[in-house]
Formats: sequence, C-alpha cells, structure tokens
Amino acid sequence: MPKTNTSRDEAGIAADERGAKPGARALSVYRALRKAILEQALNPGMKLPEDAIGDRLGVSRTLVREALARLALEGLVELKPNRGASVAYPTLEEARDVFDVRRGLERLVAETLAGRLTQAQADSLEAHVRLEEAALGKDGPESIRLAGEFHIKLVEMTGNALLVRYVQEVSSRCSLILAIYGRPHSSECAVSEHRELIDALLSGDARRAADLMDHHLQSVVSRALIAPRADKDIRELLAPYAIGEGLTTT
Amino acid sequence: MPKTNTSRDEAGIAADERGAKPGARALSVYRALRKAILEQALNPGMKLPEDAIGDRLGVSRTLVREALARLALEGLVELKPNRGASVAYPTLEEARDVFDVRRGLERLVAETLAGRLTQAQADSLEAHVRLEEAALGKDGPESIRLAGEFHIKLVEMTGNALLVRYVQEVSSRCSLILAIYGRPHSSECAVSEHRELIDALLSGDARRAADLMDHHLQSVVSRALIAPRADKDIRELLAPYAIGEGLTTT
DNA sequence: ATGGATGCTATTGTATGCTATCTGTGTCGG
DNA sequence: CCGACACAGATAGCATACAATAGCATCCAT
Repeated sequence: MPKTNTSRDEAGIAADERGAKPGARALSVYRALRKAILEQALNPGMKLPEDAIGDRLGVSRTLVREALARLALEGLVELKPNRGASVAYPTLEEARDVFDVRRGLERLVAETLAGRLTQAQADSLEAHVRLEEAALGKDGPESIRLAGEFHIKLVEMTGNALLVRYVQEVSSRCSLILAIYGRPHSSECAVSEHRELIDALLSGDARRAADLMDHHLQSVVSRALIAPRADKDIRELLAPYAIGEGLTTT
Repeated sequence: MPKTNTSRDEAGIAADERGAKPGARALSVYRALRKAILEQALNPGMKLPEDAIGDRLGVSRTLVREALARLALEGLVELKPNRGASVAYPTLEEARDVFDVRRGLERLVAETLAGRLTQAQADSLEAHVRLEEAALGKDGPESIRLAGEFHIKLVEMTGNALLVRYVQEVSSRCSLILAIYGRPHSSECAVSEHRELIDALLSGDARRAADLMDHHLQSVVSRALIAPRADKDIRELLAPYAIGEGLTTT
C-alpha cells in the first residue's frame, strides 16, 4: 500500500521530513515560524492568520494552531481571543523583565560551570569566540547570531535540560526585543567579555564568573537598548502632523 | 440568548465559567488536569487518554490535546508520539535539575525584593506564615500547599510576569517530584526560615536574603528528598513502578 | 510447545466543517 | 456634516470525522 496520502506535497513542510514521523510536521511548522520571527522575516506586531500560514506551509490549521500556541507560551507571539495571533511586540517593561530573568538564569549557568569546565569544552568555546571575532568586521546578523549562540553553548554544557530550555527561551525573546528596541548595528556582546568569562570559569572562581556574567549581560542591555523609538501611541506619532495641518491635537 | 450550546452541559467544565469566554474552557481543562496532578488525584506515570478526559470533562479531544500539550511543555505530563500522554515521572536527575533552576530563580526573587518590600506586602507574608504555623499541627496536604504558596506570593510581589511563570512552573514540578521521591509526611518548608527571609527582605540586605533563600531551598531538598541509598524494603521501591504500570500497590 | 506472523482494537494524528464573534463598511437619522 | 446602528465579510474557536499507528491476542507453522 503506497500510503494513499491525501495529496499533500505541494508546499514547504511535506518535503523536509521524509520519514514522515508522527509529530514531525507540527514541529516543522513551529520551527519555521520561530526562525522567521527571529530573523525578522516576520516583523513584530505582524498578524499571523492561521489559514494563510497553513496554506503556505501545506498543513492544516490544526497544526498551525498548535505551533502558535507553543510560540505564545514562549512569548514570541501574542494570542488574543478571537483576534488571532501576531508576532509579539514586547513592551519595555516586559523587556526589562526578560533581561532580569536572563541575568538570573545565566548567573546560575556561570556558577554551575565554574571549575567544572573540561578542557575540550573550553576549547570549543574558544573556537566559538574566534568565530565571533572573525565576524566582527562584517557587521551583520551573523555577528549577532554568533553572540547569542555562545550563551546557548554555555548553558548546554551545564547538562541541565530545564536550564537549557529556559535560557533558549529568554534568549529568543531577547533577540526579538533587540529587534524592536536595539540599536541598528550594535554587536551586542563584547567578545572580550566572553573570553574573560571563559577564563573565570576555568579558574573555578564561581563568584567571579557569576559577577562577570552579570556585568556582561548588564552591559549588553545598556549597550544595545536605546530609548524607545517613540512608537508608544499612534496619537503621539501623529500629533506633529496634526499640528502641521492645523488640526486639533487634544 | 442562552447561547444555543451544542448540548454540552453534563459534566464538569461547562458549569464553572458562566460567561463562556472564548478560550476559557481550554484553560479550565488545563487547570483541572493540573490540579488533579498536583494533588495526586492522578499519580505519576498514570495514562491520560484524550477521549476519556474529554468525555469526563464534557469537551472535545481538541481542547484536551491543547491542555496536554501545555502541561507537557511545563513538564507535568510526558507526551510520547502515538502513545499518548501520561503524568510525568521525573527521574532523579531531572529532579536535581529542577531544584537547581528553582534555587537560581528564587535567589533572583530574593535579590529583587530585598529592600523593596512594602509594609503591606510584609504584612501579607506574615499573615501567610501564621497560616502555615496553624496548619503545622494537622499534618496534611494543607501544610504542603501553604508552604508552596508562600513562594508564589513572594515571586508575585516582584511584579515580573516572566519570573512568576517560571517559578510557578518549577514549583509545580517540585511538588510532583516530592510526591514521588519525598518523605511521606515532611513539612517541606521550615516556617521559621520563611520568617527569617521576610526579615532579611525588609532589612534590604540583598546578599543575605539571597543566601537565606538558597539555604532554605537547599534544606528543603535534603529534608524531603529520599537519599539514593534506599534502606527501605523493596516493596516501597517498586511501588511507584507498580503504579506506573497500573498494578495494585498494596 | 514455542516462535513468529497476522488481523483486530484502541488511541493518537490530522483535516475540515460549522458556528460565534470581531472588524470594517455602508446607510440612516440628527 | 457627524454620529449611531446595522449588515456583511472574514477569522478564530471548537467539535467531529477520517486516517494511520502501536499494542495485543490469536492462530498457524515448525
């Protein structure tokens, strides 16, 4: 029996998983959307209609719904009742919350790893830092991606699966936040700070490693987070235009 | 207009939300299952068939699936492909991971709150501690629930929504873990430690508060978690496995 | 009698249809 | 000319129907 598929082979998803495992397509949808959001193919605030996405990806609305629900739980999309999903547009307060939690989590990472880093792990991190340095010149999304991956590599070395999940989650949200509020072309992580961190971890000084990580992330915020691009309220944005046209603004 | 429901009023869910808001029933299913798991009406390892749950709760499998997916993401249920859902049965390693992350998160709570606690908040916490003391005599699930709620109240006072979510999640998982590996009737949190913590928070000494919290949670683990070398008899060891297989335990 | 194959059953995975609700547009009254 | 009501188009919420898979029991062959 050749599977009598319901003729579902036109678009993107069906092709990427040959084995056709059970929950694989739902995962693919999730990953596709996640990636699209993180590399800003879908801008924050953009609507995400179930039908359109399902159409484009060759799956039914059910799977799209599943993916959207998951992304909503991770804070990458907002899900308003009867209004559908849209790419999350975090407020500055939410941004602060996320960065605070991230600092707390990554401090735990540093403490956990301090003095426990194997030489192989340290080498791997060193190699990564070198990649970052190489990417520094040609400022692009490449540099940003690598800087983020350093932290992911770090947390993965703890072997704590839950910690990995949480750090990945907050990292994703940080990317989104920086896409909204960040300076255009800031390399967010100073490579030198990454290298210092590795040293501290190898030396086994947990306190110093934690403080370094803390300071590092703190400086990421102050370096990359800029004043809000005053898009709080559309009325504020339009006020000058209204004055220009002689319309009442209050 | 009485909503012309599709005849869905027999069982548990339909009655609890009169307004019948859009996503309310899905949430109700989620909460019902969550509660059932946490108070061990559903034992770890127990199977969770979608249609049975849907039947019992008066909703379709769709909503049950949604709830199960969410619980799976929170680590309260395990979701195996084509095999369905079951109440999570964390390993000891996972348990350690969860407790580690919890310590990191709650330390952040303590640091955030240190010196920022209003008198009203301190009073509220004091009142809660008094409830805990009252419940100490009659050892029961009551004492355990109250001890957990103390930490929830605490994190809610930070005003950090993400931190609240994470702490609630790890707290839930800790409850589950203690249900499996915990001593039968240990009051997990020493009430005196809660009171000390409030003092430290009021005094504004962030370091001391964080260390107290750390030590507090550490002692919860050592007080409640059974040692790996089980000097209990073999029947106790096998009991959870029997439950997992649906066999009688006595 | 034992080992393996085969059909059956229970349960999950996915799609789709129906209904309720929301948003935008058009029309009517002030 | 501006506001309110009403209708219509669109979209999410939910249920159900259909398809596929894993586990189990039975049966046959060695």
